Amino acid sequence: MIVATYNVNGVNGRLSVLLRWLEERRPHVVCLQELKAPQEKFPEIDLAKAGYRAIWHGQKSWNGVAILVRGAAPVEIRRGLSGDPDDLQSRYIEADIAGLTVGCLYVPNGNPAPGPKFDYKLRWFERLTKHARSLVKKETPVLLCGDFNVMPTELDVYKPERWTDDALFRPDVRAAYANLVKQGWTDSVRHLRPDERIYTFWDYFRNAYARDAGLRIDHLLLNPALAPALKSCGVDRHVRGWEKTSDHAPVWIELAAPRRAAGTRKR
DNA sequence: ATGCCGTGGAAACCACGA
Repeated sequence: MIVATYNVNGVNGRLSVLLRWLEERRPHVVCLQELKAPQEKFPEIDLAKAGYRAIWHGQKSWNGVAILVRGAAPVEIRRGLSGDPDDLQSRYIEADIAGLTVGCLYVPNGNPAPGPKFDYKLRWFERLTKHARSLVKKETPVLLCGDFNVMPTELDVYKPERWTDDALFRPDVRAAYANLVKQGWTDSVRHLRPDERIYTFWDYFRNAYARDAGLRIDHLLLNPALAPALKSCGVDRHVRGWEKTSDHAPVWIELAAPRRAAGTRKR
């Protein structure tokens, strides 16, 4: 099955692009970020017509995350991360999809750094890392994916020297990402393509897409129970070239059908 | 080097994104 993550940058403004891509790629599971829509304005009907059922955590104007499943309903496990009752931003939602746990996240941007926004990013990352610790050790498959707003290494930036002081690439934020991954997660795309320059985001201006001045900031992490199922991956970068498109491209992985121990039954 | 583009919401500009 195909599982994808896609920062849509406005789920209503990009609806035609999203529907076109869903029809083309036909992913089974899709994690969306930056809905930029309040809870009641999520395009539930249009997505249902396209064959997808969804859970989502909306927010007026900004943020917002959703999980779509083709032909089945995701079962919500949680929304939001514990550790800060004052945090009202919609950046995390988690679902059970027939035994697969999927966490969909949108890490704060953090710029300008240093500053309160960067502090919020690092604190949010700490809360994510704490929650991820309980997910990674599950004996059932877990996928943690979304817009991490971190380029993990120099291979993930078109011009690393330009980004050293940026909230997406500072040493402390890269360390936060590395610290999360070393819990035992597999960075799917980097695992399959260890030496390749791969980007998932290109700025709208400075002709960034045409120049291939991109960043790899959208990641799909697998826990040890799921990692052996990883078969292939890709970035649908052509979608970034469509009219009225997001500044991110969809990223997907192909997973082998879940294996079940003899004698066990689904549900 | 830089929000130069783009979105949503409110207000006829602003906050925000990476």
